[in-house]
Amino acid sequence: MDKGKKTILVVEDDQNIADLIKLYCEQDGFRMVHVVDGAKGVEFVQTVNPDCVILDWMLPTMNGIEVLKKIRQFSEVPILMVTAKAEELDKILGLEFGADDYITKPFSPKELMARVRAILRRVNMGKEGGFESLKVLDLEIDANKMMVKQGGDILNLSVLEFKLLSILAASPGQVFSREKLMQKIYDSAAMVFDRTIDVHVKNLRKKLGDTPKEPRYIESVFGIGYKFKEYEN
Amino acid sequence: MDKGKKTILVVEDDQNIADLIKLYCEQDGFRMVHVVDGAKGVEFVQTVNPDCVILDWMLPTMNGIEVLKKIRQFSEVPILMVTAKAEELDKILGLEFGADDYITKPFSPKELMARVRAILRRVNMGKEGGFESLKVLDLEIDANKMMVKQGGDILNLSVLEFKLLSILAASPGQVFSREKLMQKIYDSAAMVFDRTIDVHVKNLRKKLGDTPKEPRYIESVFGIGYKFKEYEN
DNA sequence: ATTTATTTTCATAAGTTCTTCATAACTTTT
DNA sequence: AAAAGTTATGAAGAACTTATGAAAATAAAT
Repeated sequence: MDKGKKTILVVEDDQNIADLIKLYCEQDGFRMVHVVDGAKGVEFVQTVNPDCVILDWMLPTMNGIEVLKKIRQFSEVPILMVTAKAEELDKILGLEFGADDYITKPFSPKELMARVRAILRRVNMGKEGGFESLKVLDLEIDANKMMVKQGGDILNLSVLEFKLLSILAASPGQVFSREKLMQKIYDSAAMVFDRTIDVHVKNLRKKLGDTPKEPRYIESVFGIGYKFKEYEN
Repeated sequence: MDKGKKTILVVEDDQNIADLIKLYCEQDGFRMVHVVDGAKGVEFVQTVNPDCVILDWMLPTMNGIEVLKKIRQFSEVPILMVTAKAEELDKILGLEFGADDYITKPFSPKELMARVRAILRRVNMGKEGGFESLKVLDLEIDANKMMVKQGGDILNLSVLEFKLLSILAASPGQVFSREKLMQKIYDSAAMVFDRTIDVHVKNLRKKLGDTPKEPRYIESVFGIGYKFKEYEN
């Protein structure tokens, strides 16, 4: 059923917007199913059982609230409402009727996907009251337990190494300068030698079984700093 | 004291977010008080004595950690931190400094309220029933009788040791900072020397027949605090 | 009031992590 | 290919954290 890929159902009458969303969904590794009207939307929630629904408020035949209500009669699938700018009130209504979040047009696709991921993360977490744990590649980073697992094996990291890894792994592909990393690791003004970061990266790599030449996790960016390796899906 | 409605104090500079939270709070039957900066936040904790504080990490004048620290000087009110996306580190810092939970932007209002309710429920439990009864490994912790059995044998623990063990054992794997433990052990924010916790842990370990080097129950987490050992499945 | 138990503080020992430094290896520029 | 600049790494001790015994302070019990 779930071949690893999450399915997003998009209920949207504007083909251009739908295409854009599709592009981004696939880029993020989601399967995207698109329907044009509310009735089809309700039907597809039952048939394809998506992990998340992106629902346009303005639909030709059935309006957003109606679709929302119908879906809520049989499903708790997380729903992200898309509303036009002026409809402040409707946002609120949508939320009262059980939408999980909303986004206003015009929206940036990046933000849309951020919200989708946020919703999926929440659902995935399940347990309430627990903190979220970051999962990247075969790493599980649990802030709550201050613990990192690599393919199920517990790694014994120091606090500083834990922070370093957390920062890098939270944003794969993004380059962090040593300065930036120090800012984030140390309380405001702790003047430390630049190269100290290198040593911590070295130690962290050792514990991860990583090597600078063929890194699986942490890449050196010559002249700048470090980044967590980003893999295309 | 409890006039039926719980009060939530929101420290948030973005008016839109505040309005949204207000809507949701009222929908859930909470009174919501909103302030825009940290100083006001600290002040209002004293004056309105809220049941829960939602605290934005990014504030114009005083940053989140500072506000957190200030509040913690005189109050144990549960605090939910709101952090921007990439700030994994700050979450961790927030935890060390006594935040009860955190949520990352962008968040859905639903999730936010779920967390608020979870926190309130947790706090409520703690106050009414004292600590809960539970069985972990070969330990039986009986909250009503204030008694701990280890493999059938009764251990003679002091009140403080009992509380300490209860807190840790209730959440295996979760790391508790010394600060956090003190908050939970002492009813009013009593000013006690940090290392006092260490001594109680030592005494507790002795009675449990536990050792820091090869712990069966209580593990030291260097640089942070302690946690109850978590065993897989 | 005296004893007993509990809690906190203190001092020191033991252990760990962090930073620095020196040198080797590597990358880019000239 | 050499020079200049950057990163990798092992080793040492500085800095910091935890463990622990014992004493002082506090609370409870007799």
